Amino acid sequence: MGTSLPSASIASEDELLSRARGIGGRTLAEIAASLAEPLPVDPRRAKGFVGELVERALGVPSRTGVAGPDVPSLGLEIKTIPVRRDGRPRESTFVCTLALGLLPSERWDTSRARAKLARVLWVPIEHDRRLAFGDRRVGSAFVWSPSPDEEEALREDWERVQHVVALGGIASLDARVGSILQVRPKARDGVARVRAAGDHDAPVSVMPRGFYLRASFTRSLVERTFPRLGASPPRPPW
DNA sequence: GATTGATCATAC
DNA sequence: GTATGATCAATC
Repeated sequence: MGTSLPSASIASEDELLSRARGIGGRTLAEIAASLAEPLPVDPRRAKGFVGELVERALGVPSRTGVAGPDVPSLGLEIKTIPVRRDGRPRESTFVCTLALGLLPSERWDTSRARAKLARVLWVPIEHDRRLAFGDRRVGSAFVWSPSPDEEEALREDWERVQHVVALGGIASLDARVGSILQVRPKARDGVARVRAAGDHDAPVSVMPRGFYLRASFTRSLVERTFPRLGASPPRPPW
């Protein structure tokens, strides 16, 4: 009770969803102010700010440097998703990095990707280029788990990619690969490199890659959750 | 506008 | 270097 939020564990998924719904309609500036946190001077240089702000607002402890879902006890991952006024996602969603080792190190069933995507609390964030950063509003949060078909599609994409990597074909993988889970660079800058299996017997040095959910896929999740978004004129709340 | 490739910040 | 959190920016 009181003003403190649970820190050791989250009571339940319902409570977390309720908290997320509780900040629906609020602007980033309002939420930041309530947490006594300043807004970034240059949002372009604070790409992770929104996600971290929302996690703090929900009372989810930060787990810096630790892999896995945000709330391990619930197997729940929290993702903010930038959407236009009509609800369409403006960006893809980062999932996790690729395992680029010389030998296969993961199976889909126990992969980091599957663990994170097993259950996700999506928190839509209004993202209109005409809107000041602090004026962006939080949308209506919702929880998602992959349907059997979605799970199968994710598995197929993931296994195809990891198979290519294991065969030393990382160089042939780009963002066009994968129906809903794609591969894109994920690095500090353009000079970042990591050792990966090569196409013959020699390791190669390549840019680190990550798995991302295509925006076309997350769009389908939003549209399923908010069917009326298809109507015109589109307008919040989502 | 959608997609792909590149990049920014922070903790460890 | 790895992990977390993503969005920017060039190109199609």
